[in-house]
Amino acid sequence: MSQSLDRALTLVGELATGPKTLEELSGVIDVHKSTALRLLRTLESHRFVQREGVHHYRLGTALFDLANRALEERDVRRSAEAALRELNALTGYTVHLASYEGGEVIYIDKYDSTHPMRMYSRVGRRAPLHCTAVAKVLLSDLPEAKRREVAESMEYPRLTANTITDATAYLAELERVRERGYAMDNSEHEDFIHCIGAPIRGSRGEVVAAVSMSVPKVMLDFEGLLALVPNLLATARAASTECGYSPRD
Amino acid sequence: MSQSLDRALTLVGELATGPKTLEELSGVIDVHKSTALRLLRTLESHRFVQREGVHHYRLGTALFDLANRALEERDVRRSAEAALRELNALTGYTVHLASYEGGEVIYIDKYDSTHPMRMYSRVGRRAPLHCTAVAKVLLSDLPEAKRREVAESMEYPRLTANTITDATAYLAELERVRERGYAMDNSEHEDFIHCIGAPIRGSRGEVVAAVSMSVPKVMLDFEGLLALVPNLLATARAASTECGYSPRD
DNA sequence: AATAGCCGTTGCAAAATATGCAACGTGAGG
DNA sequence: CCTCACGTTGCATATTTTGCAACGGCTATT
Repeated sequence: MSQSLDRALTLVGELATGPKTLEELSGVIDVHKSTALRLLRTLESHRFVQREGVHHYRLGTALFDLANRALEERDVRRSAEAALRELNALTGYTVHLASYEGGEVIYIDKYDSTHPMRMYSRVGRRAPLHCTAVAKVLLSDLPEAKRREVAESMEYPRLTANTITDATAYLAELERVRERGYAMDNSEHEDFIHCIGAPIRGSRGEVVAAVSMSVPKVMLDFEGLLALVPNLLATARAASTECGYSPRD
Repeated sequence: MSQSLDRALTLVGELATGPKTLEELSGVIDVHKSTALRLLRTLESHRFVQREGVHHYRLGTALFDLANRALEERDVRRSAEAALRELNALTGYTVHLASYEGGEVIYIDKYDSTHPMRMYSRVGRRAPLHCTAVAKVLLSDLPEAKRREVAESMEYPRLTANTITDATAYLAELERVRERGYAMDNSEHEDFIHCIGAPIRGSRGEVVAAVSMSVPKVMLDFEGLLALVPNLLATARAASTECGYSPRD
């Protein structure tokens, strides 16, 4: 491990909580302010941070470039785009693409609904593990021991009356996802929205991403949503094919 | 300047061009692979990079978090949101918010058109300086010496038949922007789209951001677009007020 | 199935950088 | 105009970073 680098990246993380002065930042990593200044100067030269006025530092514009590049490098985005765009055009509902990376589920693409509606999700953001359809799809494909380990280390904050709130119930739900081949978010994440999700597989059959479709309950009841499962599965199959998956049966 | 940190950030920048092996990365910064490995291990622990299989590194998910936080820290986004959303709802056209940071113009917010249309712009991306309405608004407010310096150091790639392609013409255009109080992109950036932009001012009258509205030529001709200037200026005024600007007259 | 090659990984002595310090400069507020 | 707070600088010292040689693992070829 590199101590200087560790300190500098800690500074960047600290600036994620808002602009800070040199003094504050040197306190965070417990070094002399002249040391902190040198680190900030180097971060600034790479545009990871920038000066805001005379006294404050804040996050810099390189982060936008890098985040965009990080998204574009997720090949499954490109492979899945046509299929997801078509599902969005066909149904008019919000379609998400998410992947499981470093123990988190990240939205890596999103096609907005043509109906006016506000949703929490945003590309680059994490999806809660315990209550979203994409997370259930992704976690259900983990090897059983790993799945159990992850389920037991997760937190289960109740977000709606339907939220799953313990590991045992969650693991049972993941088992149902495995059996059915798709997942449901029965207003577990947001009260007024329900959602279905399905796996996108790679060349060796492994789940490389999840696609989901989210619908406001006022626009479609649960039965109506389930009627769209075949469309979702067809989309997931099409995207899987683009990712090199060929099913054996 | 911190050499280790500089090397590590160079690695991150290199990974913006695609996944790389340890060997490739150590070559980029001209150090022994054990040194590169140590830097990558530290970057990985902060989730700036992640391992992809056994042999490749790629950009990590911390970049999504940081980019999102970097956006949220731009206060003008929040201050301007209501006004920009209203303009978008009223007209149905794409509305952008951009700021001038570190010598670049960055889109920091965007409200998509309700009509189906594809645009280059994306939040977090840079806007070309020579041919977009937001860039003209932002650069026109620079002190004259600085404006001239920037105009003379810029490049002017021709993107359409209408693109401005030299500094002299560009400075004249910025002068017109200053006089009129708003900017126009007369299909200089994209052939089928034209665009108007206006300044959002801060408490001391300085331009802190630019708002723009982009319209396909097939939907509205140039005269029709100019007829929307009063709406745009009203939006810019409302947003400026939220940013602490009070005009003296 | 075994071997070779390639690439990632490790521990440690030597090389090199990072660090803290004291003093200075600047800007803002009283 | 003075004082205080915070950013900035140059340099000797302290500490980390570095490269090296050897090892381990994985994949491909024989």
